[in-house]
Amino acid sequence: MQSFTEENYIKAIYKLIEANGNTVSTNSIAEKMNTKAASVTDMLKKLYTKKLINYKKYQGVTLTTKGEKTALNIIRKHRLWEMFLVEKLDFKWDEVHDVAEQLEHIDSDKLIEQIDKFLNYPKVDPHGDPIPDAKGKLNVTKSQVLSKFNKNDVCVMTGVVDHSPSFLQYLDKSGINLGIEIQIKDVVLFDRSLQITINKNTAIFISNEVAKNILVIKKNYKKNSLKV
Amino acid sequence: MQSFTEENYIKAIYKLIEANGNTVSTNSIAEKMNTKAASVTDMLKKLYTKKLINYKKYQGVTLTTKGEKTALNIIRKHRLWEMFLVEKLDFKWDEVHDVAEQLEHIDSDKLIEQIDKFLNYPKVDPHGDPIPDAKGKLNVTKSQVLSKFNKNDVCVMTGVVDHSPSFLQYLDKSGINLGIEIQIKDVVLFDRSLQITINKNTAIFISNEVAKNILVIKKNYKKNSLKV
DNA sequence: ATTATATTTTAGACTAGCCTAAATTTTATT
DNA sequence: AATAAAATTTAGGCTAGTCTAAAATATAAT
Repeated sequence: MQSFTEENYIKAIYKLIEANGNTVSTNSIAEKMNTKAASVTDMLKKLYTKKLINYKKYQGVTLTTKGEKTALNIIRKHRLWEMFLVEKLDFKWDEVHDVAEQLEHIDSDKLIEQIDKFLNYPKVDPHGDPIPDAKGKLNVTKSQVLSKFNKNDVCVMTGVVDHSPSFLQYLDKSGINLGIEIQIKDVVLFDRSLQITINKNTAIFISNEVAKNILVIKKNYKKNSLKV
Repeated sequence: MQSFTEENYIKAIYKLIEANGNTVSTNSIAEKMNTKAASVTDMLKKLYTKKLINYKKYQGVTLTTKGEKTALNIIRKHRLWEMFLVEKLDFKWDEVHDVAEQLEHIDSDKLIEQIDKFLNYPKVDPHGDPIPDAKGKLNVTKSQVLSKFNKNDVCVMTGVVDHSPSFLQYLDKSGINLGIEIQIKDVVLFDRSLQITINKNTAIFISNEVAKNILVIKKNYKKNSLKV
């Protein structure tokens, strides 16, 4: 088994690759881990000897298959715990992250299987992020950011990009939750802010910055639509 | 906050004091922690500077009020997690210890309050051990070991002394669980083994060694009893 | 193509927690 | 009370993970 620290490095590398392409730099890991580049180099050597990463001096890092499996297992645990906290213990979606950061390192296969079962095998966590299965298979989401859509488009909210408590609290206050139907009533050309309705209710305004952090899937076209 | 290691030392010291009187030796801590006396001395110095223990060189150790509060908080978390595992995730009472050893170090007041609520504020854990309240108050148990009782005494099982999986599994196999009524049908003078009935069923034999590890409370005398 | 800048690695040092071996103190025994 | 035995502490060293400062390499700019 890995130490908590090793697990956190692996997870950070996974998330950086997911977000910014295929190889990842020492500095970016240092930033994400709130540590210094020299410390990262030390850890990279260690993770390399454990065959968790591909690493050549000065050349950046990728995860090996083993490393990716490790990362996905940690993410699985993190997201299942978040779901547990929200579904069973009345946590809000902006309160779960720090606790799940701790719980994700608990080492017990039976525990995580039983949590999964207890939650009735959820597919996504409280933020709409997909939960990898026990084998590390992850359902790639087809969601896109709301800011990409146009006037009159109708979407369903499926997730968020920014996971910060302040953003999530803002969404709560605005009635923007997973599963709502969002229709774009107007796009302000000047700043690309949006006027939207939530579940066909009265319209609200959101900034482009907010729209860039809301993930949606465009609703299926109705029978009388022009397109297939 | 304390490190996991510090918390484990504090817990070990608490348990040693609980079991063997008021001050506790370096060697006994080393044994309980599976470590060496020299390592214990290092840690004792550290815990002393943190005002968690009373410590004078060569004179043994006691917990300060702060240290005892710390210990009881860890024990509270451990026992609540054990209860959660058994009640909600279908763990057996012999499977919970190792996982609870990990979970007890999770640092979140809200989490443990919600677990407590979710379990409907249990008073004891799956082994019958009392759960300290949020303020660190512990209900002292009035239980005694079954081996102290005599022929014809009727008791209710309330706990165990030995918590090892093998002992707990033996009890399961024998139908000996918390809450059962045990009547002592006979005491074999030679080895103080017992013939008992469980919930007035057919009698079984248990050794003195087993009886010394079963905690019970003698049943209230009936109206037609001789004593008050 | 050379130089300047940015990135990354190495060197050496620090803390937490652990170890062994040696020294010290306490306790038990005569 | 003196000595033997046991318990405890100190001294010094190890690993994991961190740091700063300096050296090495890669990238960008002329």
